Amino acid sequence: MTEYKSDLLRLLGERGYIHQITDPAGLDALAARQVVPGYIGFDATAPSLHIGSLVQIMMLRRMQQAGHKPIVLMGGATTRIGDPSGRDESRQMLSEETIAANIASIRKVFERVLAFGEGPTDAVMVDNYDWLGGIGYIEMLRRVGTHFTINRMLAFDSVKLRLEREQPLTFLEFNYMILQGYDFRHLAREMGARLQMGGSDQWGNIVNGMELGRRMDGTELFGLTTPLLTTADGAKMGKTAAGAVWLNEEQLPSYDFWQYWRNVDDRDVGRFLRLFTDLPLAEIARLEALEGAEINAAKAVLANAVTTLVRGDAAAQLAAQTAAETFAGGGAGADLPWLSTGTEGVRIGAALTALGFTASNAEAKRKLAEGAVKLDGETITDPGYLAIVPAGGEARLSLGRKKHAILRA
RNA sequence: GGACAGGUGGCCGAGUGGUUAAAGGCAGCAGACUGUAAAUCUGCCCGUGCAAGCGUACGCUGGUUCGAAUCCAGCCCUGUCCA
Repeated sequence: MTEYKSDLLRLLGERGYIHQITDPAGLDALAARQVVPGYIGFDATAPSLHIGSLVQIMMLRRMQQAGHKPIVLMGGATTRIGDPSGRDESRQMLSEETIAANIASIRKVFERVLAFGEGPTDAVMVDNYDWLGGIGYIEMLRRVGTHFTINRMLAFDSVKLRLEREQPLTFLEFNYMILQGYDFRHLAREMGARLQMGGSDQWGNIVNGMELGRRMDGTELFGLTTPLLTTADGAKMGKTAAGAVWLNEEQLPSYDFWQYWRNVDDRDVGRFLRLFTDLPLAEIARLEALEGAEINAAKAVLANAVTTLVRGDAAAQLAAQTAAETFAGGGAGADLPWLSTGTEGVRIGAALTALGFTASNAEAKRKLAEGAVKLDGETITDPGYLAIVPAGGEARLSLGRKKHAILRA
């Protein structure tokens, strides 16, 4: 690979963030010369981003670490449309209030990862509804319509794939790339943004914005994409069967968040440490060289570091301590989910379902029959079993080896 | 507006009147083995109920039939071609 002169590209390169750059030499030179404001756009479809977006978030952090200015673009306007990239189906439309609430909630995580403020390298958050919301249709057409040809838009992967898969692509979604392109141009003009980053599926959208900026204002803009992050077994990051791994605590308890990282595939440890923690590369090299059961130590380091960054120190420590007590000690850590049994006790299957360990009572019953359920270490197979916890006491309810909870009276 | 094709469980995909709660695959969960990993093998995988049982289910609504995901009618949706 190329030797970069700028701290920014060197940092991004050695930690594995770079998939494609539109003009590596040009961007390298620019970043070596001046503070580069760069941005990444995020959708506001949910009250939280999930770890699929964490690479992008971390990339903004790296920018700041390298002395540049990260801009978080919230897609208040574009969320109303839905990006067709990488999607087979159209997205549901959300109300204005929902989107506003989502943005406020998402911001909380950014505030942990980035330093916001007024200074030259302080992070800022902007919402494209502020400049897209008020533009009239005719006005928009006049302004940017002449700079896009349908011929070219049809050639973009986001559009092409949808058409090839014979999936519908609405006119609404078709316009997404125009709006996203306009964002880049707007941020370039108003805030001096020179760089847009994003996942590899954003390449087309990014290039569009660059061209728009060049044609309308003659500004030279850059694009950088990250590799599509998959886990070692090929799954897209961020989604597990149980649901997305949300960054916000309201969406996913910190203990579960910590567990996600503790349970990553051996092969992912080094890569994730580089991407998602600030640990020095030498230390990471040492950790990822661990073999056999020893690599579990590296996973714990990963879990601690990421949880500390996203959820805070206290949450990470509590999660780590709980894990240690629960798994190594065979006890029940304080941060485990818990359920009140009341004085009457609860039927054990209902307890599993109430805790979210099983999706239905029927499933809980099956797990009982399979011998997967333990109460204080004793295997329970009777679906009618009534778990009664003495007042003030506790019992540890487990499904399999990994799902543990505390029952309290 | 017309012609043709199609809409099956989280996804893919068989099934064209009767042991069909619906083959098979993927994903998932659990058991064994392990290191809270991977791989492998095994079991499970609509809901409700302690249970016998019951209730739902193959785009929607009706109909034919002892019996329908399968046949008929209308409607909705998607794709391709035509206007």
